Amino acid sequence: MDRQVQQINSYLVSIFNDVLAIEERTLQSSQFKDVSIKEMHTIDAIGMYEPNTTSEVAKKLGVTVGTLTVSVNNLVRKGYVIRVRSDVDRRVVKLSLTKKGRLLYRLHDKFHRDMVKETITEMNEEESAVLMKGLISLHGFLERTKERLPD
Amino acid sequence: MDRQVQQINSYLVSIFNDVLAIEERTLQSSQFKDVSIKEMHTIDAIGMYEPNTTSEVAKKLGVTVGTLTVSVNNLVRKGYVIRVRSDVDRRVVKLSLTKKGRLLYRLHDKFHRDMVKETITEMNEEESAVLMKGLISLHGFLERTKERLPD
DNA sequence: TTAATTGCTTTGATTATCAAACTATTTGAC
DNA sequence: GTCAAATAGTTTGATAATCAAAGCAATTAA
Repeated sequence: MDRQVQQINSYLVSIFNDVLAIEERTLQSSQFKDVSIKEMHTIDAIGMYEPNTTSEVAKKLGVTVGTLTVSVNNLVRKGYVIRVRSDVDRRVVKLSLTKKGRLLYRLHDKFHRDMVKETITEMNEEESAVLMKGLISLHGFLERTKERLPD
Repeated sequence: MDRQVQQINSYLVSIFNDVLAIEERTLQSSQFKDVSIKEMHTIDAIGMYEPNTTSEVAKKLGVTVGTLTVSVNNLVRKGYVIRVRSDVDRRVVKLSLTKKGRLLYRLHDKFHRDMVKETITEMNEEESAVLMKGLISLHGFLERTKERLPD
């Protein structure tokens, strides 16, 4: 079992690193060279659909609102994001994507979908269900672990 | 299928974020508060066993040698890493861990092993084999994708 | 023996990050 | 209704992470 644990672990680490490296290089060789991988994830967290507030996006990304404000300043300057003050509560800022931002969002989303698709097309129904089960189990463990930790 | 792709994808993203967040918080509430998560991964890449050169570790981490030099400067100052010039080729620097560095390495390694162990103990032999197969497949796709990309 | 190459370090610039101080707005207590 | 407290976001100052490019020292090749 220890051998298997070791092996699963190193696959996970390697997958993790590969995904980041590929995302980074894909961006750098696209028309969106001015976007870093962190900025890409910020764009992803802002999302295409209902506008999110600064606080909501910061929480989703696990950074402080100050950090997000700085990052959004850059993304606004580069033309990917727009800020709109809420009319209901003038303290609140709603973030959403520009046309260019939405284009990049879809590009990134497609990479993720292709990645998973290519993986599960090599599997039958039953196997992909087991993969899902494994991921759910891993996810459950991590959520429980997070609970137990101090903030 | 698209529903499933979406779901697997969001589990993967969530797992990645959780692992990072947990590693970060575990470090901050341990005796190793002066080590960031990036530094932790550098320590992990240097490893416990044969000493690695600066170039080798930089490649493993996917950063430039310049970046690694800076990071190693800090880790040496904090007492986790030692630099030894090779006697065979005086240009080469071998990196290895101090006693404190090895202690931290083992702590981090244990977190990773526990994470995987807890996941696969909920599965039978066959299921964990399928999980492994899924990971191998995903890994294969990523390696092929990396090949196709420009550097 | 010099020129080119290699391995690493340093430097300057940019981004990412946090905590803390700050501003503007809303809510709550009276 | 007014003022204090709370809330949402921004700014600032400090530090880490990162790269590309320039620089240095050692090795290899011509």
